[in-house]
Amino acid sequence: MKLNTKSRYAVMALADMAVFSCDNAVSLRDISLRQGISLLYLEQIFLKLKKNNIVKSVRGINGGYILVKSPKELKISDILLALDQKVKTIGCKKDSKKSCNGKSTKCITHNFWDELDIHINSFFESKKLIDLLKHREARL
Amino acid sequence: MKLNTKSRYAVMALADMAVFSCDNAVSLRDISLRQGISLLYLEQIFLKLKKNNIVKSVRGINGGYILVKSPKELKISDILLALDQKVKTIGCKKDSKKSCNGKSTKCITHNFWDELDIHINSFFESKKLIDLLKHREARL
DNA sequence: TATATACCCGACTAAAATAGTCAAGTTTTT
DNA sequence: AAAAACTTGACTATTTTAGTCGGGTATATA
Ligand code: FES
Ligand code: FES
Repeated sequence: MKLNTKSRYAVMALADMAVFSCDNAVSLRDISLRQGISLLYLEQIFLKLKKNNIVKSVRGINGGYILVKSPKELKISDILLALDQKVKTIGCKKDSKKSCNGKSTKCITHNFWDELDIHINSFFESKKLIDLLKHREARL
Repeated sequence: MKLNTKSRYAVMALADMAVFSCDNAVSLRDISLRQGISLLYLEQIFLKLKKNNIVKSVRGINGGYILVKSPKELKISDILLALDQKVKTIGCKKDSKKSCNGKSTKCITHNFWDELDIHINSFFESKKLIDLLKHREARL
């Protein structure tokens, strides 16, 4: 049960932007250097963030990305959603007719995993980007 | 961010035992049939459960497995632990000197992921096996 | 207007994790 | 003796992950 690096890097990069941007665009190159994330990988990540309206881009020289919402308003759940990182701890789809075991009835544990998903999601919903910056003595 | 099937099946199988055992051993064959889980896979899972003292085995004919603790006392976190399913949402080890990015300082998001882990773990700690059996109308 | 900077985008791939199987046992009850 | 059921390690196909690559396009500035 671990988060993938894409989601992790996305949160990291956006946190970086929140720290360093003074309303002007932050280039991926800078984020890459500061946070030690591959530039090519960041591009892939920001493509999704842009498509999902988490950031907007400024092209050309001195270009980069800008946060659409303020760190105070941007929920972590929004970020994860942008990266298709569904918090679905099991395979069994809520809407699908098929349950996890291929049968038509729900398995004995179904409700429990549902509860778990809700529990985790509510955490991500409750946290905003700005919450990451509270105690940042430990930042590089 | 999903749970692996081993953990899922483990919880499922133990819940099955809690429902069907009347103090006598439950064979993996029966669990396999009732829950639709591969017998061979169950064997692998129960090996770990046994090593971690979640179940004990009774060999020979009419043998099977028995829960060591009562469903009222068996925490879900114990089950997951037995299957090495650490709830460590990121790679960065708490004790290791190395942080997620290979640097010696903790990254900007470190504390947040720690909080997340605690949040999830506390859920698994708070839930007992018996909690899964509450509303089991939906059981097969 | 040349050019460097930086975003854009799809396709590709190596490596790791997962999910599950197989073979060859051992133990115990009937 | 035979059958049921646990024991164990090794093996493998598939999927997912974590990235890379190549070839773009847009724009500020010199
Ligand atoms: S039926 Fe939904 S988790 Fe098994
Ligand atoms: S340093 Fe621990 S998560 Fe990055």
